Amino acid sequence: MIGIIDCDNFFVSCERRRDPSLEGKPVVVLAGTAAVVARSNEAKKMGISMSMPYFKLKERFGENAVIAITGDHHYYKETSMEVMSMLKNKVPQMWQYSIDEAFFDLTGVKIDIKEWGEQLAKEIREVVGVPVSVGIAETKTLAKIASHFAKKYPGYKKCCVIDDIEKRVKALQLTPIEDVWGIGRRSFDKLKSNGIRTAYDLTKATEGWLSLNFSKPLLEMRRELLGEDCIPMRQDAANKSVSHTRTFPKMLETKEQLSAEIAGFAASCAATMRKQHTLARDINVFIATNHYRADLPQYNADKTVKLITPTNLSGTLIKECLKILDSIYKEGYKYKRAGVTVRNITDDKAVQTDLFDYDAEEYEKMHKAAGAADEINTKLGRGTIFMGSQLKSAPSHNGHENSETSVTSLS
DNA sequence: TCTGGGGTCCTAGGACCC
DNA sequence: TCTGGGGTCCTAGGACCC
Repeated sequence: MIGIIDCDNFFVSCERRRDPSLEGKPVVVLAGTAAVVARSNEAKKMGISMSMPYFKLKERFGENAVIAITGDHHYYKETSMEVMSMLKNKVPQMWQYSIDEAFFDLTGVKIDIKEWGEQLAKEIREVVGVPVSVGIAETKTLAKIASHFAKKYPGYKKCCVIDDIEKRVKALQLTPIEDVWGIGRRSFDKLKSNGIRTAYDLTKATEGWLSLNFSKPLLEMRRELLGEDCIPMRQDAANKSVSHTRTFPKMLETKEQLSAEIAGFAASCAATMRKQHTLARDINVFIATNHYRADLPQYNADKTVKLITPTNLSGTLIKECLKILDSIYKEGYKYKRAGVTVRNITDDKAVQTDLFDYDAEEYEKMHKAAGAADEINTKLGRGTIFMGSQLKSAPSHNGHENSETSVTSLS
C-alpha cells in the first residue's frame, strides 16, 4: 500500500501555529506582491479563489473581512522539515513531493493501517502543530483521492484508507474528474465534452479510445485509478532547474532598473546552486510586459545561452545574464515581469571544464569568495553581502532594505 | 523518371503540480 | 495603486548522423 500525508491549508496552518489567535478566522496568505496562495477553510467558504489578486479581494469583500498575511517561505520550509522528519522516522521509504506533501510506501508493513494513519496525523498535529490528512491506497493517485476524503469528512479522523474494490468504486464515483491528480483545465474540458464526469467514468473509458485522444499521463492515470501502480517513487534527486522570477509591483521602464533586478535573480540562482552543490550550464533570461493591460504595447522575450564551463558563481552568472538582457531588451515598453532560470545542472564535484575557458586558480579564488559570502549571509541574514550590480535594485523586494551593507566585488 | 530511412539528440511549447 | 513563484514531465518537429 501507498500513503500520502498532505498538510491542510499549509501556509495558513503555519501562520496559525505561530499565532493561534488566527484559529477559526478567515485567513489568506499572499505571495509575491499581492496574490492569494493559501486560504483557510473559512476563506474558501467565502468564495476566495486561489491566485485572486488582493485588490479584487478587497473590492469584493471589503477591507477587513479577511486577514491577509504576506507569506514567509522560510518559516514554512522550517515547519515542513519538522513534519517530514517525523514521517521519515515512521516509514520504510518516502518521497517528499512538495513543501506540504509526501508519499510513503507501506508495502509489507503488517499493521492496522487505518489506526496507524490516524495516529500519525494526531501526532503531527500535536508535536508540530499543523493539521495533516492521510490517504492510503494501492496507488498514489488513489491515495490522493483518499486524502481528499480524509480532509473533507471529519468522520475519517484524518485518515482514509481505500483497500478493497467496493470502497474504490464508491470513491471513484464520488470524485469529480477535475479533482483527480493530474487533470488540469485542458483535459477537464476535453473529458467533459466526451461525457466523462467522474473518476469512475475515466476507468470505464477504453485504453484504445484514450490513447487516440490523449497522451501517456492520462493512460497511466486510468491504470492508477484501477489499482495498478504506474508512478514510481522518486528519491530526492537534485533539481533539474533553478529559477528566480518576479512580478514587479510597479512596471519598470529603464534598462538600469531591469538590470538590477536581473542581477539579483542571477545572484539568487547562484546562491541556491551553491547550497545544493550544483552547477548550471544553460542560462535563460526572460522579460515581459503586463499582459493584463491590453491598453499598453506588449513585448515578451527570452533567450538561453550555454556556458562553456558550468558555474554557480554569482559574478559569472550576473555577467552572462546582463549580456542576455542587453540582447533582448527593447526600449519603449513597461516591464512587469522578469526572471532567470538555469538548467542543465550537474554536481559541482564533477566540474567538466573546457581547457580554453578555465583558469583553475581564478576559479578557486572566486569560489572561496562566494563561499565566504554565503556563510556571512547565513549568519547575519540574507542580503548582508551582495554583488555591486544588484545595488540599483529597488530596495522593497531584495530583502536588504535595513541592512547597512558591505559590498563585495569578486572580480 | 526515380529523389532514403532509421536512430538520436535537442528544443520549444504545452500541460500540470503545489 | 494592486494581478504568484518554483518546479516536473511529455511531445512534436527539426537537425544531424550514417
